[in-house]
Amino acid sequence: MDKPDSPSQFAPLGRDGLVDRVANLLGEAIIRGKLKPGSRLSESVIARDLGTSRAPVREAARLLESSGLVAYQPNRGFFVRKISAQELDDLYELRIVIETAAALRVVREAPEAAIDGLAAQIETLRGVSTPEVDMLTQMEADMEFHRRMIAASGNPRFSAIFDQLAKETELCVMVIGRLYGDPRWIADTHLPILEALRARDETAAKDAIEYHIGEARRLVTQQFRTLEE
Amino acid sequence: MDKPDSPSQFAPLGRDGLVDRVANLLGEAIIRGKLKPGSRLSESVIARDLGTSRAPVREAARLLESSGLVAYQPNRGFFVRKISAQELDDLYELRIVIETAAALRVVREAPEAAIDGLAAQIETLRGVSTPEVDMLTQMEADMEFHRRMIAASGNPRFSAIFDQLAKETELCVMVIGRLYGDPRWIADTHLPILEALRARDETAAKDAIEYHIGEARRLVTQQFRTLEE
DNA sequence: TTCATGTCGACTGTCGACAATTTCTTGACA
DNA sequence: TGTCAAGAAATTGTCGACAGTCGACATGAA
Repeated sequence: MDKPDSPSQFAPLGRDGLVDRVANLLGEAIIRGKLKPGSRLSESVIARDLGTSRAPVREAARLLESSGLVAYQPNRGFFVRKISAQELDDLYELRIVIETAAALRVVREAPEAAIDGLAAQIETLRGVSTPEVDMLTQMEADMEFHRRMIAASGNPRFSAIFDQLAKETELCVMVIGRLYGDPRWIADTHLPILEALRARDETAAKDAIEYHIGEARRLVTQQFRTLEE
Repeated sequence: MDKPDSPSQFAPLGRDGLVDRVANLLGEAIIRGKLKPGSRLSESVIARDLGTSRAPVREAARLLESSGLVAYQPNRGFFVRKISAQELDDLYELRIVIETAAALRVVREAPEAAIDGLAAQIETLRGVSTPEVDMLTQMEADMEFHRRMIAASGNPRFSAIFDQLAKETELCVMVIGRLYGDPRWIADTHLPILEALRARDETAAKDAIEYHIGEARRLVTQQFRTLEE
């Protein structure tokens, strides 16, 4: 697909800014549960730990804020976002809306090749869907399927929203500490979605999405509510 | 600490941080067309003009970036976002998705009082829907109806997305320089939505939303494409 | 001319310091 | 013992300065 005549033997040299590196570090730490929801993100200590000044840390925190992982309180600083069961429920409702809309577009106009990519991702997902594999790995394989499906819809707006929702979802599941159901079962409920997309069946796609995400919504929010006391 | 009788309507600026004030100023300037899409937002000159340092300006710009009004290029700075016709089309597609979903929830569970508020807003909209009134005022009255309807859905996520889309929509319409149709007609196409919500008719609500926003989408993107050459 | 290279100016990226605000501590007092 | 206020400590908000990077223009060779 690339390098027709330009033998650019050098990779574009990752010149991520300092801000992006800090943001990735913090984001990872949050999603992996190293930083618990509600805990303070002190600019000073992070800056000292990373050997930078506070300015990049601050910008990174603002970035994470717009990603929904961090909450900002004026004159008080940044905190790892604490998501309520209600917010989680709203989040899943939005996911259903977005993914249903994306699936309809996929049914209508996505090329067959894109759907093949989804099938491959389900295989990947099934491959990691065993109790031995790290939970985060499983969840990310799951999310990757949804990400690809939404990308196949062709509307980058859908993808942008999903990326944010996915991060917050991961955060919540990490808080719960385990997946919301049997890994194998979770992987298999993706199959009806794929079949509906293949068959170009709008109604079936809508139903499959609503069932798949709806079940996750039900199970996750339920477990989440028990944690809230 | 605080004044018990402080007239909060006179001191909204003093309480907001400097960053928010700068962000509002810049956002207004962009939406009002004082800053044309593609033009550079130089941190230095803005800071000098406002009598602050660059730090608050930078943070404000990042805020506007997550609002979609400003684009950021590493090592080059901030620019007023230049929206393509394709992006505008995607934006409207998302608006249809979100507002349809919100309308369904309103039909299902919104209290009657909320719908009354929508009716009142349509009256306000009709009041300003004359050629003499400022275009931005008309558009904001229009957007306010949608904002209230989505707020009535009870899912703050829908509102958050809409607020961003609304700003970008305003930006695009300002670029076009005039409304996309007869003001009176625009105001009146809100009525079927209201009636469907009142009647608690899901299908009618969906159709009314799709027609209303779909027409705007068609007209706006069409006019926008002619500007792109 | 046309392309590559060198130089310059303007801007952003990062920094350390100080001011403003919040939070914690402490001790007086009922 | 509990409450509250004043001060201390810690943290955020803002600032001015300097270094790093990018784009534009000039210079020179093919």
